[in-house]
Amino acid sequence: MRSPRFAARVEVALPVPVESAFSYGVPADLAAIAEPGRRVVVPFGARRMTGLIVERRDGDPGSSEGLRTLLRVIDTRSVVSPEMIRIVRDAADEVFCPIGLALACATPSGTAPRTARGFAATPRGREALARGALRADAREIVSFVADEARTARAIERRLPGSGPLVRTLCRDGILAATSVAGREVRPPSLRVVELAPGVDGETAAARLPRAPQQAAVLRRLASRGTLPTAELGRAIPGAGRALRALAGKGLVRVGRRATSPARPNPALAAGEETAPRLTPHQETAFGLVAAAVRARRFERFLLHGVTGSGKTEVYLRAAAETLELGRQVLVLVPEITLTHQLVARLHARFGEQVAVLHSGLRPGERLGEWQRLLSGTTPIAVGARSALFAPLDDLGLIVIDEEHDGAYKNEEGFRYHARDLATRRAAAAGCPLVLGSATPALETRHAAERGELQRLVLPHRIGGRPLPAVEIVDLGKERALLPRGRKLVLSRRLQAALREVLAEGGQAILFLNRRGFSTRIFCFDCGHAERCRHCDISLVYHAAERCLRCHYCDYRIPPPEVCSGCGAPDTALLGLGTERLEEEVRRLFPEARVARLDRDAARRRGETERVLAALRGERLDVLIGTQMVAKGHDFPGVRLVGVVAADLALQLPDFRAAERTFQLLTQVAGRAGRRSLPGLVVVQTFAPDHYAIRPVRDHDYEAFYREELAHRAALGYPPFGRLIHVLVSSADPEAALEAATRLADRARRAAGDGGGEPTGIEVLGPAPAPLARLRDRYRIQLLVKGSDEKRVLAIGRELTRATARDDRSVRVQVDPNPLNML
DNA sequence: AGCACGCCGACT
DNA sequence: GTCGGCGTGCTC
Repeated sequence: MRSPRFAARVEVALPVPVESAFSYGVPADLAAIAEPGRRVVVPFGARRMTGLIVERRDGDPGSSEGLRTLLRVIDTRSVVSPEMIRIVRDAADEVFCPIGLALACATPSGTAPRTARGFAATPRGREALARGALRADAREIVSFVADEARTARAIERRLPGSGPLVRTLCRDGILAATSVAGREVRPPSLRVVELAPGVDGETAAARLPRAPQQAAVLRRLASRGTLPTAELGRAIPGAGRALRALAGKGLVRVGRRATSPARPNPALAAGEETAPRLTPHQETAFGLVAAAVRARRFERFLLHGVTGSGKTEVYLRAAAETLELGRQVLVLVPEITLTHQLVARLHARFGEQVAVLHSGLRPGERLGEWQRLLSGTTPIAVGARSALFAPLDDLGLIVIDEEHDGAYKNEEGFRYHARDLATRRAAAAGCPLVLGSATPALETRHAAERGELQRLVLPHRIGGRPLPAVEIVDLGKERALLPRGRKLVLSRRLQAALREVLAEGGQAILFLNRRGFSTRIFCFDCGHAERCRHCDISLVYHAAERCLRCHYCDYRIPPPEVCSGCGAPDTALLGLGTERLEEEVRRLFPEARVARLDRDAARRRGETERVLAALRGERLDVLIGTQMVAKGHDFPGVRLVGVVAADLALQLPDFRAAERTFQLLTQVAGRAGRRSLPGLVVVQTFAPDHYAIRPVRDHDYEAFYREELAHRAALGYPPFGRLIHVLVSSADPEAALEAATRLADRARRAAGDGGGEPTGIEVLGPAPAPLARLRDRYRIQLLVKGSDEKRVLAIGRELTRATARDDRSVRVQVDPNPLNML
């Protein structure tokens, strides 16, 4: 056999859990296009895979022996820049993630080639072909699909009438049904809509009083002319349905045009929203950020502003400044559906210059947004953490809003933190990074103290509005006053406050971080609580569905008639969830318009938007909700916020529990009193003097920060050292324990434990994880902790390596930056 | 991760 | 006799 002569060789990162990239030979016909940053199809073992070229080497003779051949280059241009490849490679290395898996995150699935069903030659088929063991007609087919799978249609086109033979060859194991890497997906053309000729939008809208959405669409078209349907959809919920109706009536025309909005045009840069005046504090903050923008200087800022202090306006001004330089802006938000207010303001200010990237997009839509950015026509990208990989080649500003939010950490596969990756991108691009929050992550605040980033403070709400008054109610005392057996849901203080606000026509939010009706089905006879069959957790009773549910694996059973432990009929529903809270509020305030927003309610399409719009439009008196209501929405009519059980998050076995509690309470309290009327927050808690709860009363972030910092220092937790979390899981409890014990021994040996001088590195565990069984897998955890960051990380790396070739039934996750240890 | 190879039990 | 279970080893 002749060894093939290759024009070059390329290193290809493939989405497999193998540390390195793989080398392939580039045949002459692909030599001109096989460039780094493009996706390629390569043979990999018995299959074909799509990967990304990360490196190319020309003129490397001799070593091409044994290389396999690059089959196809998908992209006609680089979709991941060399700079991004470098950043991802460095970041992946630091979190012990194989490069291919990490880069797979950087190329969103929407850009993956479309796959179709087709046929390829099996190894046996290729061998038969080489031996010449096939009939002429079979030979033609097999050689056609020998090194690239083809769709049935493609085979039929090339060799008419071959269908039956293809099926026979499949049965004989010569061919196999497989997926075919498709052509590059083209960006969808933009659907645009305009008023039909001769239609006057205003007049037509006035004739449709019963169809407010249709009327809204008509008015918008009347004022703005031709619009992309996507933009209409963002501005008017339910625009799609309205459009179809209007098209049916012949009032509007829907057409297509290619996606190529013009280069950023300064005249267009001002959208329909005009910029408000800045407060002096905003002015100072903006001035410092703008100076860094103009100087094209990498610098990190912590924009530390209380709720309602106008952080967004600072972002928008800085973004406008960046566009003026001709550079691009990246804005990250924790979760697009919950923070769509910031997105809406970006749209209002910058119009079509904004691309939105998030996981809710369909592949075609996502690709469309991606291509708009790649082509350089759209200078602003906004999205959730994966938007970090947005293809912007001349980044002039990065903003991370609500930077303390846990959603910025990817918790599987490539376990990156958006803050870290954003820092790398900003450093590489030479641009400022602005981290905004009312409750900065402890690490961020501490980094500011050390001078690693500049802290810009917005201490007051805009418009001279006061922060809400916060009252803390001690539930222990309150319960003592209650007759025995009576359930305590709303304290007298919270009830009175609710009554008063409702009487005055104000709105209230009740926050409870736990969905369902009741969280434990408890037997008074034997003390047994109904538990999940697959997880080590109590089942939650959901009244709406009349079933018990596991919140981790979604196991469901009907409510038992009698205790499943002892058969006694006397079971009680303990623990309060949002469903029961809703019931209680409706009972106490029968005239109030009440709605509930949690993950269960939000399952209904559009429900979240509907409820939030109702609250904003003051068509709702009381909103009951979980985390979902805590995030940065503005509800001008909300005067009262009630926190029903403030210490729920405090009880979690996690060193960040206090931090998360303080952040959550401060954020939710910030929903109160956005208008000129003062707001009130009532916090119900069994731990009124806890340092995560007490300072909420005085909006005293610094007091919380100092105390928490002291705790962290005393215990050697971040930011005073590095912590590595190792989670070992297996369906077999003994296998999990055994593997964890082996890893712990290894870690201890590496830490130099048990003899010699103390190293300051602690290995804790193996111990059952806080959730000791999840989806039928037993979980054992290990913590490595120490102030010598390098040495701790070296141990983490060693454990990752030791893990790679372990027992298959055992899964090991090593996280060198654990945020959430449940 | 996926896929082949390989070595042991219940069926045409 | 083979179909198929999943243990383990490798993929440029």
